[in-house]
Amino acid sequence: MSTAPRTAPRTERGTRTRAKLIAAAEQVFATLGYHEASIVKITEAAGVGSGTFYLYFDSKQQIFDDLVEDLNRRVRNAMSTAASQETDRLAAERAGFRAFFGFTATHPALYRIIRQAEFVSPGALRLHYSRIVDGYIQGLQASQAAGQVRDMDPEVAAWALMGIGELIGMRWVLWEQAGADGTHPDVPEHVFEEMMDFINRALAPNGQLPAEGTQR
Amino acid sequence: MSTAPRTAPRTERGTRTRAKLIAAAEQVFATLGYHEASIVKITEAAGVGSGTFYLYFDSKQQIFDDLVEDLNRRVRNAMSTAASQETDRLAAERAGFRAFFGFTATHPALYRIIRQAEFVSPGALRLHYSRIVDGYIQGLQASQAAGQVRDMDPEVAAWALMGIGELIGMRWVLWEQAGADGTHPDVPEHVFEEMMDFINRALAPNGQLPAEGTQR
Amino acid sequence: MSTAPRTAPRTERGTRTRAKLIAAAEQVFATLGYHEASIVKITEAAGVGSGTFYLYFDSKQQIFDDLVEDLNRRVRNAMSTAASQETDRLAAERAGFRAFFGFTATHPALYRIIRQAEFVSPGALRLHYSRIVDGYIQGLQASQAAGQVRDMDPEVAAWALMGIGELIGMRWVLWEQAGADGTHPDVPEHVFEEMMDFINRALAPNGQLPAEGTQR
Amino acid sequence: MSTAPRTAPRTERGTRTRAKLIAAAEQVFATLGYHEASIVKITEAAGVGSGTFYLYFDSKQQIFDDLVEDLNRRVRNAMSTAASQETDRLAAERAGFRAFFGFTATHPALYRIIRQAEFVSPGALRLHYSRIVDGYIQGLQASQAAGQVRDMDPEVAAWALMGIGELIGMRWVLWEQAGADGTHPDVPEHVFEEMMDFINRALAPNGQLPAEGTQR
DNA sequence: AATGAATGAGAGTTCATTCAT
DNA sequence: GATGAATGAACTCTCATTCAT
Repeated sequence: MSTAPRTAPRTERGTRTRAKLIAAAEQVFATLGYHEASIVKITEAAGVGSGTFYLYFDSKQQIFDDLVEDLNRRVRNAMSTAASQETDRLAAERAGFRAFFGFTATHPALYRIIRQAEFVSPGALRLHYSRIVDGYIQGLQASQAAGQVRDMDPEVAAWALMGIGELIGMRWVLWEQAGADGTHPDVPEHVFEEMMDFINRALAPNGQLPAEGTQR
Repeated sequence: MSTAPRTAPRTERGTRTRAKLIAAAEQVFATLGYHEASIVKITEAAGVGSGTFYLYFDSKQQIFDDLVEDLNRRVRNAMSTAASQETDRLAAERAGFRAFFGFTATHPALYRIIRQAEFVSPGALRLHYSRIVDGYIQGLQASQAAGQVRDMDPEVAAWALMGIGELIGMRWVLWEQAGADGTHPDVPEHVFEEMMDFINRALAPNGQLPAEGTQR
Repeated sequence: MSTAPRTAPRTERGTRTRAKLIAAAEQVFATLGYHEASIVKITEAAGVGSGTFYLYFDSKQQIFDDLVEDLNRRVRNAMSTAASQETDRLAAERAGFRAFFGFTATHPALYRIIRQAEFVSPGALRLHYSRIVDGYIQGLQASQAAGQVRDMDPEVAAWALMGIGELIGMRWVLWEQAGADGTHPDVPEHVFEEMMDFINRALAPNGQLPAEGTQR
Repeated sequence: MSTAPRTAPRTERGTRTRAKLIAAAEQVFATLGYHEASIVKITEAAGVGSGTFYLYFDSKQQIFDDLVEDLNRRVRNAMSTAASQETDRLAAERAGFRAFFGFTATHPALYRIIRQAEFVSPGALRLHYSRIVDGYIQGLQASQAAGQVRDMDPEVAAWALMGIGELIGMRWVLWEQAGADGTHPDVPEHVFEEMMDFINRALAPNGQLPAEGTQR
C-alpha cells in the first residue's frame, strides 16, 4: 500500500541481492528474450526465492527497463571512450564504429533486448537510439566547425550513420556464427573499409574527397 | 499456400475469410506486438469466431510468418515498381526510397513486426532483410555497369542503404504521430533531400558529384 | 425443430450412407476410443462430408449407443448359436465359452468400447452385461431342471461365470499380442481346460463331480 | 514421489494440499469419469486455485496414474490385512472378499477409474489387475501346500477369482444406489454365501466338499 | 529480508454441432 | 441428400504477482 518504490535496498545484504537479480536478468533476457523469460527463471538463476524479486522491482517490466538503461550507458561509453582517444575526425569515426561493432560482438544481448523493447517498454527504444544519435550529432557538429565535414543537417546524417552501423553490425557481426564463448566475430576488414569509404564520401566537404589510397 | 493447414477451406468464402484474418493480424500485431496479440483479438478484429482461425492457420506463429512473407513481398513490389518507372539512376533511387517510406507510412506493421521476429520466428527476419538487400544489389550492379555508380562492393553499399532507409523511416515516419486513419505522415521534404544527397555522394563516381547549387 | 429422429434414411442412397457411417464409427471407436474419436475422423473414414453425419444421428453418443447395441447382439448371437448346437450341458457350456473367447479374439473392439460405455452412455454397460447374464441364467435353470447343475441361485452363478469369462478373456486373449490382421490368439488349451474344470466343480450336483478323465 | 513434478512443494502445507487434490480427484473421476473430469472441477472440489494443481502434478494423466497407484495399494492392503488375521484358509478367503467388497462400497472410484484406464493410461490397468492376482496366487499356493486347495494351476484360478469378485462387486455393490454419503451398500448376505459356496466347490480337494447342511 | 505456496486471469487450441449453400 | 465453413464453449496449462509465514 506504500507508494514508495521498492527498488532501494536498505541493507548491504539487500544490495547484494539486487545485484544478483540484475545480473541474472541480463543473462536470462539475452538467452530467452523478454517473453520467454519468467520471474521464476530469473530468481532461480539468481539463487533467491521467487518472492524476493518483488522486494526490489515492482514488475518484470521494471527490471527490463533498468537493463536497457544499463546496456545503453555501456555502449555509449564504449563508443565515446574510443572516439575521444583520437584527434583526427576520420580516425575518431573509425574508432567509434570499431567500438560499436566490438560491443555488438561481445554483447549480442544488447541487440536482442533492444529489438524487443518497442512493445515491452514504450519509449525505451526511442531513448536508446536517440541517445546514441545525440552522440553522433555532437561529433558531426564539432567536425563541421573544424571544416572537416561538409555543410549539412547533422541530425539526418546522424540517423543515417546509426542505420549504417546497425545493419552492417547485424549482417556481419550478429549473423555470423558465435564462438564457443558466445562472442561473435568482428566485421571483416574489407567490409569495414568499404563502409568507412562510403561514409567518408557522404560526409566530406566538396573537393576534399579522401586521399586516393583509401578510395580503392 | 504451402504453409496452409490441411483443412484450409478452398471455397471463395474461405478465401475471403483468410484475407480478413491476415488483414486483422496485420493491424493487431502492429498495434500490440506479437506477444500481446492473441488469437481472440485477431479473430474479433476480423469479425469471425475464434475457432475459425484454426481452419486457416496452424498457429499464431504461422500467421505471423505468412504475414511477414506477405508484407515483404508487397514492400519489395512497391519499391521495384516505383523504381522501374524511372530511367535515370538517381530518379530510380529516389522513387525507390519514396515507395519504401510510403509503404512504411501506410503499413507500420511491417516495421513493428520485423523488430519482433528475431525471437518469434528465427529466419523470417533474415529472409526479409536479405530479400530487400538483394534488390538493392541488383540495382547497384546495373548502375555500375552503366557507369553511374562508382566501383565498390555492392553488397556493403546495399546494407548501408538498407540501414539508412530503416532508421530514417523509423525516426521520421513511425515516430511521428499517426493520423486518425492509422497512417503516418511521410518523411519531411528536407530530410528526404538531405538523405538523398548523403547517398548520392556516397555512390557517385569520382568527379561526378552533383554541381553545387543544383543538388536540391 | 422437428421432433422426429433423424435416423431413418428415406432413400436407398441414404441407407448406404448410414451404413458407411456405422462401419466407420466401429473402426474409429475401436482404434481411438470414444473421446479421441471425432466426428470429422468418422466422416472422413466414411468418405462423406462432416455435416452429413447429423442427417443420420442426433449426436456422437447416439452412434455409440447404436454400436454397443449392435456388438452386444452379435456376441450373444455367437454364444447362443454355439451352445445350441450341443445337447450335453457340459458341451454346451464349453461351446459358449469358446464362442465368447473367439468373438473377443476377432472383435477386440467390443471389449474396448464396452469399457468406455459406463460414463459415455449410462445404462449401456448395464444392459450389455445384463443381457449376457440373462442367457447364462436361462441355461443354468434348464440344467438345474435336468438335474445337471446343483441347487443354487442361478443369478449369482451367472454373474460369477460372466466374471470368469471376462477376466480370463482379458488376460489370455486381449493381452496377448494381436497378429498383423488385428486378431488376437485364442485362449491356450490348458488354460481353457483349467477354467472349465473350475466351473464344472462349482456347478456340479453333490456327488456328481465330472469324470476322472477331465479332472486331471 | 518419483512421479512428482520438480516444483512439488515440500512443506507440510504442501503435503496437505496434495492430499486434498488426490481426494478431490478420486471423487471427481468416480462421479464424472476421466474425460468429463476437468482440472478446474478437481481444484474446485479440493478448494484450491486451478494453478495450484500444476504445482503437484504435471498433467491430468499424472494424477490419474497416481490415483490408480494409490487405490491399488490401498485395496491390496485392505485385502491382505483382513485375510492375514484368519488362520483357516476358508475364513481367510471370506475375509479377503469381504474386504474387497467393503473397499468397493466405500471407494467406488477404483472400479470406475480402472474401467477407463485402458485408453487413458495403457499399462496402469494391467498393473492393477496383475498385482491383485499375484496376491491371490500366493494365497492359493500356500493353501495348496497345506492341502486345503486341490491340485490345479493357481494362475488360472486366481484370474477366475478376480473375475468373480469383479462382476459380483459390480452387480451388487456398484449398481445398488449409494447412500447420501456416497457409500454403496455391501453385497447382500445370501449372495455372498452363494458366491463363497461356488468358490469353495471349485477349489476344494477331491472328497473334501463341505458337508450338506453345514455349508451355509 | 526472505521465502515459496497459492492464485486466477488469460493464453492457445479442439471439436461437437449448426446452417447457408 | 449432401456439404464444409463457421462457431464458441470448454479444455489444459502458464506465469506475474501476492501474502502468510
